[in-house]
Amino acid sequence: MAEGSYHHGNLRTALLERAEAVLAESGADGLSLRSLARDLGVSHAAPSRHFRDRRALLDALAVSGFATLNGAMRAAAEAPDRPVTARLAEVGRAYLGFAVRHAALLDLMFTAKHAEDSSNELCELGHDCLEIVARLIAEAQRAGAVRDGDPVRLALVAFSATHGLAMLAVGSLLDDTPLADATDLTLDVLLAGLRPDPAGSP
Amino acid sequence: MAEGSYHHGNLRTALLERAEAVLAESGADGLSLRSLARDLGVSHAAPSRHFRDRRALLDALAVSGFATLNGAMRAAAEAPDRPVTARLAEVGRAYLGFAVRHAALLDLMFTAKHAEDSSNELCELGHDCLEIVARLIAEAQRAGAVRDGDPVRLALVAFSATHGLAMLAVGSLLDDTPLADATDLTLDVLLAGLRPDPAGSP
DNA sequence: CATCATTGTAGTCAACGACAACATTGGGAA
DNA sequence: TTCCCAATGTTGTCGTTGACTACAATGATG
Repeated sequence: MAEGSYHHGNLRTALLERAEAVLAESGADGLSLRSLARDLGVSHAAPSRHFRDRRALLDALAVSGFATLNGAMRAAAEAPDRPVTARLAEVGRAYLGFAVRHAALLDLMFTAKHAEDSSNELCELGHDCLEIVARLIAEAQRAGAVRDGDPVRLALVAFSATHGLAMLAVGSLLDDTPLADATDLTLDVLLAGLRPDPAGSP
Repeated sequence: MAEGSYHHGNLRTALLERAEAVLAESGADGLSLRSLARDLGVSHAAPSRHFRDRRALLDALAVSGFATLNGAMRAAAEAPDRPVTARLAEVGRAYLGFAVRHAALLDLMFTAKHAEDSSNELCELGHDCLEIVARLIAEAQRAGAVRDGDPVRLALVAFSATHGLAMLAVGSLLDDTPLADATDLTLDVLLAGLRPDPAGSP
């Protein structure tokens, strides 16, 4: 692939990489296909060969974001030699770590305004994300660390708490409370709330 | 104000009303100043007399959204003749009710991409929102229904859980779980997690 | 009645997304 | 090998938008 070659050679990947950088520093609204093309030294219509429209590019970014996020969460969930509640907390920390590092991307991933095409794929990835938590909850139930109930719904609760905190942190609604403190407290309240009722449950 | 009068008479209000409707049915991205002007039968530059730019209009919408939301939450928080934990739950339900009825608006309110001008006002309104919860938490602490700790930080936790659930609901990540069920479970876990440790706390 | 700030209008510009027609390239079929 | 064609990139264009400027109508205030 010579210097001034007609074909870029790897435009799709290059677009995604550059797009992620722009997304991080200018948000989704500031991301234009034309400026992306300029940045990469290709013509303004070149991106359309790889992404049908703007949404398709954004959706592709979201998909790759889920790959990263789910990977990080899985790693935290499967950490060896740690009690299940500790791993549950670690998954939450992994989520929050991703959220603060990729704020705009997270927004893209969970704020549903996707094209119908990749909507299915994104939905599925979102469910994978939830399922990681659900599996861990189920394991914690077997270990007696979490109350009875549908693990999927309990995972939804755990996910909500974490996701909500992430959104607040990203939206700078925490001001004087350090994120680390808010994280600790949230996870503590959450795990306490999930614990089986010590009085027994007839 | 005659029919074909030069001055609209109430353009600012009309813009906000129409904008809220468009926002609800097309989202923030589908809201254009020019189409708004067309809808109201004024020239394309008329809106600029009332909103410096697009962001300013969106911010104004967010401000009015906070007025509604905070009002609903305050009403729930001050319901007479109800125990404090029940009112805490009602505030959560009020929040979720607002969220599902005004999904796009909530997004606008909490996803921080505001103009520097109204940023302060919006921040303050967000804090008011949190403070409603914090006050209630403090009251619940006095009643022995919530563990010790900074009420503001505990409110942050409660807010996170509710906000997160709202975001998931709006993003249709709940699929088969009815929102009402998810709400009940979330509030139950949350209130359980906030309860003082029954084993005593030396 | 004159003045003038407020509010709306008309015109313009650059940027963008989308689309269509055309050019270049390289790999596989004949 | 040669030819063809699908993939990929380019140029040109259209309609829409946000933002800006200069100008016009209005009505309240003095």
